[in-house]
Amino acid sequence: MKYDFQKIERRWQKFWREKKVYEPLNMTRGKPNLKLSTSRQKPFYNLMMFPYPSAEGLHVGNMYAFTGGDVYGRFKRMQGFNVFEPMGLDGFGIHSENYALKIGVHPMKQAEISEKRFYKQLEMIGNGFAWDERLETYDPKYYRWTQWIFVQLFKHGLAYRKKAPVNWCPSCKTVLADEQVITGRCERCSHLVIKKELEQWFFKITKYADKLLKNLDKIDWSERVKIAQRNWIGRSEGAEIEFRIKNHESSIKVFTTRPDTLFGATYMVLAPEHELIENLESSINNLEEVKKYVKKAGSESDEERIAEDREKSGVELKGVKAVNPATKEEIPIWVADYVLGHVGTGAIMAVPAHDERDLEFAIKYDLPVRQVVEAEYTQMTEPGMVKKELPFVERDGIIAIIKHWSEEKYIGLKWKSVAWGTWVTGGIEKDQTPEQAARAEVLEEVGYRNLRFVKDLGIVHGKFYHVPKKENRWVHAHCLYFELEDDARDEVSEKEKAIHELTWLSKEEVERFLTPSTHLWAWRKLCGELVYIGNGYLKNSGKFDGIASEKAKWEITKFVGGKKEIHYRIRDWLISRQRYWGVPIPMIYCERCDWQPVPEKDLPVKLPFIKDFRPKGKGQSPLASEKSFYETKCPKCGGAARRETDVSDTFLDSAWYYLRYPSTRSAHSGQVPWDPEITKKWLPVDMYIGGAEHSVLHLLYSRFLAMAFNDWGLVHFKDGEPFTVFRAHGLLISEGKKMSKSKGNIVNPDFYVKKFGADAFRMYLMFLAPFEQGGDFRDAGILGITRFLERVWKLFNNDKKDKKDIDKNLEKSLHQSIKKVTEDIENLHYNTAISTLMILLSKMEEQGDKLSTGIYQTFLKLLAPFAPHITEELWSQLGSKKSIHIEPWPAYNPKLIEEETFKLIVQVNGKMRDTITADTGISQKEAEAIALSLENIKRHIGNKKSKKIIFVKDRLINFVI
RNA sequence: GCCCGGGUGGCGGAACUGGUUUACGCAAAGGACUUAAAAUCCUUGGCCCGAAAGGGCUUGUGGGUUCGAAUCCCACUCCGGGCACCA
Repeated sequence: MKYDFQKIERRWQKFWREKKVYEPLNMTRGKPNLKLSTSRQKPFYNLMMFPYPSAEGLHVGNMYAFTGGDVYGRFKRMQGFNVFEPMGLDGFGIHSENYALKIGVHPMKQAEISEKRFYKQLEMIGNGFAWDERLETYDPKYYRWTQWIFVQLFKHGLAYRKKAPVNWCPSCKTVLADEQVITGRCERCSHLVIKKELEQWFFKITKYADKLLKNLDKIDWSERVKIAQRNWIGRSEGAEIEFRIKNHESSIKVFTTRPDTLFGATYMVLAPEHELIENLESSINNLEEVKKYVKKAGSESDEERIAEDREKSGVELKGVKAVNPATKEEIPIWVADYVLGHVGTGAIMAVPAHDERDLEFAIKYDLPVRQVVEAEYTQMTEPGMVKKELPFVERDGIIAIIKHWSEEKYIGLKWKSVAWGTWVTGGIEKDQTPEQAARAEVLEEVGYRNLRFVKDLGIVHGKFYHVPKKENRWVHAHCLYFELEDDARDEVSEKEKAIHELTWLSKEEVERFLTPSTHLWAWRKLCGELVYIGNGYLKNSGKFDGIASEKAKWEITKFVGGKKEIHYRIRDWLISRQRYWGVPIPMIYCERCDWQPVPEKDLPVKLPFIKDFRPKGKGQSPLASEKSFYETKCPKCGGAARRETDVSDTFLDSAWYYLRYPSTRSAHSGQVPWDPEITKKWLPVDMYIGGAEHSVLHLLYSRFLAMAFNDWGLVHFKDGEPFTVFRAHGLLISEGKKMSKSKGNIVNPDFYVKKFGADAFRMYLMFLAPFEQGGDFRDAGILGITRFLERVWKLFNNDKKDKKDIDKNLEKSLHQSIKKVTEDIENLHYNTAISTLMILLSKMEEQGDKLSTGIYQTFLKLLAPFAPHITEELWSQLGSKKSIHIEPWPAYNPKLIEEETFKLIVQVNGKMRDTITADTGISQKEAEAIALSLENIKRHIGNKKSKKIIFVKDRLINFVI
């Protein structure tokens, strides 16, 4: 009989659906309620991130993720857990809307089409989903509760409106949360994001910043995701210090992580949006200039602000001075856009000697630089300790140098990728010209560091500038630009050779190469080298001189009356979107009563069908043009009022879906968002599998909401955490590259499923590489799996099954395989589990005609999570009426795994010289005797005596001579 | 720049707690079956020297610790990902 996977797969998918094999409820009495199903079985909530229905249908990446999750779910089910593995669609949002826009279909229509297609595809891959509990976020029955959650957040003071500069995507025509801005670009469309001043709804995620951070230590999550969250939350410890303004009642508050450098604060900077600028207006002499700068900074797009080759700029507030609370010096106040309004207090104390950015600014505007942290002492604090020299000591000299340098006097070298080097110290020998000295030095440096890459080394035309440092010594700073020829990879062994090959480039060539951005970039490098940001010991700091900087931090804070503060990088979650395809924000604005939530009984606020759903781009949702939608009455006073027309971020939909799944069919699903009784049994989620790309989006938002729900008594999770275990799967790439349409390497899953079958496709995906690492999809590889499945089919159809219970010859391999496969699946090492099964199959084939039913059964069970259809088919052929997927997982007998013999490695001086088969548990004496009788060993040892013999039990013996 | 991963045959990847590097699979070569091809089955294989026995080298590079290092430590380098004027 031929292995007809199409027929088999279709048949069993139908069977599973009809018999509701994967509905946890059916494992008891078939009652349509998850409440009743858990009395005798252990519930196991196996969750995977639901997909956004997108343009091309289900992506292989989705399939990869779901299959990985499903293998685990099936494994747990067979281990006797009552597994709940739901699936749904995250259908709202810009992603789906943009697709609808692109093809010119209304998103409501498109949702219906996508839904069908997605569910069909999802069934086709044969995952054990609990179909009865599926949900779609655009279903009013679902989003009613999304709105309800919004209202609760508002009532608890966690949802608020505020006017703030927000991220605006000009292409998607909506605002975005910080988390959705990826390196200055929109997460969805990659368009550059600009800043816009708008009044928007926010969720106070910052209230939970500390808990979100601390709980990370308590949960079993992929470490890389935890790290990403830690970085995103960005806790920093520092001090808040107030700087008085001379002859003025207001003061400037700054947050700094380095209060120990306070004595080095030589000026202050306010962000252009800082409110103090307005307050100080009357005292500012150059108000015009300042206003102009502020206006310019405000109007500038982020594109300009982010630009890499942007030089720092600013304007001094002339006529006002701040007082450094430590030194009592009067220091200038500047306004500059390198200080961001939303970070810290929007103002900084600038310490140019110990902050790269401040130094860059100070050099440009000729502001004083004072070094206050001197050096690092070597570990010991005992007397006689050694002091390390700081690379930059002669500040005045350096400024002078940089000034020269910034007048574009430099030397350069011809290299490939632009590299750089700076030399601040050095000297000129008596009879050397400065050029010769510099050239020698360059060669020394270049030769020393990079000589092996230099073939065609040429010194660019240039001049060297020197600043007298000491008598007959010179300091010269050069910024060097290298360019290495493409083919110049050959190593040059001798420095002399390099010297010999020196050639001068023409001035034109140099100038073409030295663009302003190269220039600035090198300047920053130089600043970076000059600044000392490490810890050390204080100097120029009055009575704090000599104190370790770590210690000085809090002493100085205390001294100036500042206070210790914890600062988080994370900002509140911007929730409103000026788009159509989302959950309408359930709020009403009344001129008399201010913002009022829609009464809970009136929920949901249904998203109306409107013809023109295109984003308008004026900071308003298309709903704002629908009178019938926004005209309403104030729930408080009954007067005329206006609905909020923005919709909420899609990430709100997905931040709580896991709570809804088990309750979708509860008798109370219409009265409560989640049934408390069911929730108590099934949650938190036992295993959550998804992509690491959601590290700081979905996963952080979900945790935040769960914590709030916990505080309100709506859920009772341990530590308020919704996902006990989370594992991030790796990225599936194709032909060594990230999949993308432009590269033309998109893998179409439907094609493979059709051609090779779902089982083969699933198994191949799992076999590629470790699941958590991600893998490289190569067409040809799937043939190996197809062959494997064909062989399985053939073996099971050879009709030579024996009734006897065990095959003695295979018993050991079988039990070893059970152990290995069990452990591998538990650790998501699916690739090695599959290879174990391949080895086992080969051994079974070798046995040929005398296999027992027992071994067939066990093999099928081990294979079942990976290839659910073929195993189900063969299982039924073995005479069972019950699904294999609810059969108990095989156990192994530890006694049967032990080997009687092993290969003893015989080494001489740590090199393997021979191996012998020895009985397990052999003693050192016996091993020595056997080993020494080996010809090859005798030869290597000769007549020398072993100094030492290393014996590792059941592993090796090593003679050291 | 900072923070994470990672570097092992022609390729995807194995390797327990430091103990035979290259399991399993792909691709390749040779053979069997076939008129032929496909499919299937069998055999081979890190690199270098050697007829073989055997020896030398080999897990990005250079050092170190160790009887012994892919694995631990230090420095460097390359690739992938994330964050980025966060005070």
